Amino acid sequence: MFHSREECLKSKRDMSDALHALTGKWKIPLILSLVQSSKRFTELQDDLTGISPKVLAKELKDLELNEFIIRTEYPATPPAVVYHVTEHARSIRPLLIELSTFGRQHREKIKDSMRR
Amino acid sequence: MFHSREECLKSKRDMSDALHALTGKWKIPLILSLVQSSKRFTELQDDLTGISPKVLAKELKDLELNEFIIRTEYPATPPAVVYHVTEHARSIRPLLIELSTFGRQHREKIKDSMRR
DNA sequence: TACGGTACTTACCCAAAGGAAAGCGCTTAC
DNA sequence: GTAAGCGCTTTCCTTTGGGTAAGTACCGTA
Repeated sequence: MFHSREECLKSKRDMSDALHALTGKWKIPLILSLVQSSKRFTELQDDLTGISPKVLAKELKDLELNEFIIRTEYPATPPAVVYHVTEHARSIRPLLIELSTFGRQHREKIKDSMRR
Repeated sequence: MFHSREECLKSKRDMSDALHALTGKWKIPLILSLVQSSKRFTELQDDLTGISPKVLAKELKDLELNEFIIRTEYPATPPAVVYHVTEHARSIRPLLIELSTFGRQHREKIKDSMRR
């Protein structure tokens, strides 16, 4: 991987697509929260401390478009809307593991060289 | 991983650190270009078509701070400055592979559901 | 003395991301 | 009939990322 010129170009596109779907302040926290348990709008607002309803609504729409989550409405009063993750979202696990492994290594590295 | 509450919180921090170091339009393309061969400022400008000198200078400083690259000045006329990647930058490879694997899968998934 | 190359910096601009605060349509509870 | 809960939307604002164009300091060459 990343050897031939065209292969590298394709990979760049793949990588930027992946990053595009995952970057932003709330995407990964949202996925992780919904992996642990499906939740309603207000439960997510409580779980992700600091998110505004506007941003939450936008992020949820975005994650739904990217098929990471599914929005289900239950006809009840007061209206009940539950969000839960898809299998596609669960398939992100190995990537998240690499991401956090590297992030940890990276922070250690930077902390180390700060000390000197 | 991602099971207990605190473990999940730590991982979130790790992941956001990793993303922070990698997001942006030019970071990964720059690293990939310098993995293939060390280059000078103008060579990078030519390789990454479309990048402006201002943004290139900023990204290079950023990558240097994050210890992904090293800037070496050779006393010559005209001045010669060469950038090359560190071992730390090379250690990012498994992450990039996961990133492009997921990106490819994701694009297929979305294309698929567009067709219907 | 003017010109060109290298490695940038400076000043200005634009668009997208995200935050704060308020409101809205619906319904049940008091 | 008024308040409160739910799932949002709307408006306004600031911050950040990135683009364009021009300029600068330092030489060496013609």
